[in-house]
Amino acid sequence: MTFTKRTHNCGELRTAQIGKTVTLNGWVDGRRDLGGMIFIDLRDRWGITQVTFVPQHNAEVHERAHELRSEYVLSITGTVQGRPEGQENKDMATGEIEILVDEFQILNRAEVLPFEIEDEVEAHEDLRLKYRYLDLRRPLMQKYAMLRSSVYQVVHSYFAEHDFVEVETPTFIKSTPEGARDFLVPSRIHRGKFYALPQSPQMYKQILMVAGFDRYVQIVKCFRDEDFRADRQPEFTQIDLEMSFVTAEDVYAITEGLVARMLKECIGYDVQTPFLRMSYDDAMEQYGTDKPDLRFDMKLVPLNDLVVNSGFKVFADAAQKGGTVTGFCVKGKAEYSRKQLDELTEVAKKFGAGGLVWMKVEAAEMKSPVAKFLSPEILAQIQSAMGAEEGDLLLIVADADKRKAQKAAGSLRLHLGKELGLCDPNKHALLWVVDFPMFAYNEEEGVWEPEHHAFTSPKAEDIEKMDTDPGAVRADCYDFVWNGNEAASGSIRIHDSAMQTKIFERLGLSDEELQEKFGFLVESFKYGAPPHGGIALGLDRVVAILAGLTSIREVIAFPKTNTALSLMDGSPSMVDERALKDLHLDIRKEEKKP
RNA sequence: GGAGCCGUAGUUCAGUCCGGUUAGAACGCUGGCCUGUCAAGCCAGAGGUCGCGGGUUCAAGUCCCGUCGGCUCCGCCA
Repeated sequence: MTFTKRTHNCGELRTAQIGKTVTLNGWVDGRRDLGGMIFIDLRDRWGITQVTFVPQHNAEVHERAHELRSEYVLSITGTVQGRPEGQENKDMATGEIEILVDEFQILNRAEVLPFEIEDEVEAHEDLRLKYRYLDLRRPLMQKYAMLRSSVYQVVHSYFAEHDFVEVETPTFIKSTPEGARDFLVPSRIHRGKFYALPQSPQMYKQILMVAGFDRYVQIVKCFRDEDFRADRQPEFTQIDLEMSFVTAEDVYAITEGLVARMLKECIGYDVQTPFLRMSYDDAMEQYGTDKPDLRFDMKLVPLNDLVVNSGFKVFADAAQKGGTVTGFCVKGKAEYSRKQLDELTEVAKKFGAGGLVWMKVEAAEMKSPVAKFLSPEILAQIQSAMGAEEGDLLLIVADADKRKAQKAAGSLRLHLGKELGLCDPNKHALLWVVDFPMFAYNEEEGVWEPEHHAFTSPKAEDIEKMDTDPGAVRADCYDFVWNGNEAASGSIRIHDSAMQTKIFERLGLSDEELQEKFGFLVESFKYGAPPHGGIALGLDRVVAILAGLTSIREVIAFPKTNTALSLMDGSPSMVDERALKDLHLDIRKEEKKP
């Protein structure tokens, strides 16, 4: 097809170009056909320009323009002219000019669309996913894509400046037993064997450190076959990095520099470094989560000391049995109705609480279903400890399992924070959560197992407690938390083959399994592995946060649904019997439900 | 694996609790009028497998059972 190529894009013409003959290519964003006069908004990636058809200028062209419809693809040629006095559109970047059309060509026609191309989209997400090419025509979606692209640019330039090497690691790798479920790829050449898609390039980047690359970075696709959420997709992108001869401090510094730069260059936000640091224990105690959202306060206040001897069994038992009684103060919400409080109780139960105790701070007294079980002195102490004033609502959870109570209270805090709109949407709260426990006790197996991936080093000063007091050993790992999202996670790695073997043994791996699964890594450590550590940022989450979104699907061009379907192309799909045969696979008949 | 919400015109929804005339609205679409619109306006019109399957009933968008799909959450995600 021959057509007249554009001389300008649809977002750049201003009064300076008045009088020039120009050609624009683009889509019909809308039309206003006044009969004697036709206005078309022509759209491309850069903006919208109004083009005008009038019969006295060119009667034949004006007549043909009646046919134009939404999303037709056009090439139009005409003269830039200033709009008449009072007809300027201040809401448009190009609103002071318009194109008086001399000639136009329809490059393609469009059927009526399933939904309109506009930022305030009304269509349900499944429809948007099926017609993703239309969804992505929306300027807002293109803005998100461009934001993402600007993040790539920052990553590449920042790490180049800091002397990192970009290396691509394989997509078909060995399946390993622990961690998330792997996506598997059957081998045609090796009957009955499978590759796995990487959950992260963890072992490869460590091998690159052994190889002496010193500083590695990669923007890389990772795959995890677990259940999906607004912030979790089967395939997602990491900014993966690793450095040699470093401590956690060096990883913090390089990450903080990157994040500050992304905030500055991508959305013009200034942030102070270094970021706040908080221990895992403090995060759990004050926020009931290992990824606290610090955009609003409403901290949890442990009440154990106040209630341990209170005589109120629910509180006293929890405190005495090593659990906790904890809660927070909701400012000005003593007005909540019984119905609202019942609903909050249901929410708390969903988050694992056995129940929810509420107290309303009223002028004369504390009003609560449990007030009669607690002395006025203790009630006053609770009010004081929680910083409550008249008109406030206190919400309290108790459980003999400390973490369970904290998590329930923390989840409820977050739920209310969102519901009450306590987050300042223009604020970014960034922090490191550190000092995670190295091991967690597995009640069923009766053993201490690593909490983090098997390559995480214990903190040097805690190594001596490995055998005597595993519960007290802290891991040399760190999470970077951004507005309540786990935006990055990393650690200083084990670089000693004996220590690595010891940790694998903790996982219950036999020597044979160890050799089979991780032998190459352990072996590499025998040939001069430098101390090293790194981190991986979830790029999709980072872009979503920068865009002020909660769903990463909005910043992924072609995302999958919660059930891992691609509604546009219909994957996954059945394959030919022939293809299965090549892969030595049979599909088992569905097992009958009992 | 579990819980909640949702599925009705091209789209977003109302109607479902309490079964009953021809299933409505807005936007979009089609046609007409219209020379300064920019959410154009005015007039007229077309448009429905009520997600799918089964059941109850004289009668089902509405009640029951099953199933498919979407979203949110719990579990899961080293």
